[in-house]
Amino acid sequence: MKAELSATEEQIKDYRLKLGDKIRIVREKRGYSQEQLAEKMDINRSTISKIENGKFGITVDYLVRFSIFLDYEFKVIER
Amino acid sequence: MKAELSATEEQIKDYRLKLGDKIRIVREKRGYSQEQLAEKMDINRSTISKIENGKFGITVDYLVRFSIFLDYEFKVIER
DNA sequence: GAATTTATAGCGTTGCCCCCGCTGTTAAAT
DNA sequence: ATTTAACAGCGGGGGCAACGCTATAAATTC
Repeated sequence: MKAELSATEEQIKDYRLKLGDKIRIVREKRGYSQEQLAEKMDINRSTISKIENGKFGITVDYLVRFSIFLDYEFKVIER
Repeated sequence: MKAELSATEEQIKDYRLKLGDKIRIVREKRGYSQEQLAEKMDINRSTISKIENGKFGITVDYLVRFSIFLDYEFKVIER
């Protein structure tokens, strides 16, 4: 069975997936593999994979980290 | 004793504080007390207080929630 | 088919966030 | 002055999800 999500929860889930895609796109544009970026950022490679695939909701601290190492300004929320 | 922070950790900490301030400013601009906003967002008031004061790093899911209820587009990181 | 890259799963640790309560400040009002 | 109330700061116990780590396998590219 699938639980109903409120409009807010839908937007949150939606943004999580969009953010993962955005991180992947920018990472590839910068020419990094997940492993290379992970090493630069000093985080675990599996974590990047999970984030890009929206497997869990990351903290803002982590998003700041991506912003620094990818040199990209993320927006919450883009309209 | 005070631990040394890397440049990245400094930026993260810095952004955490700036974000808290920004949330407070926008909240007040919208005319909400912490309690009123907490009720609208269905989260705990003390959580808002702690976030505004940078007591912990929030998840992106929560930042999305603030973005929705304050109708404001947060940037990570603003340069 | 070898090499590289990525997805995913399990388990352990950390810390976000909930919830409650107490304190301190400020303002109103008589 | 003291009450009353609105508002914010702060502390702590507890639950659960983020994230680290390791390993395996799938997908992609050569």
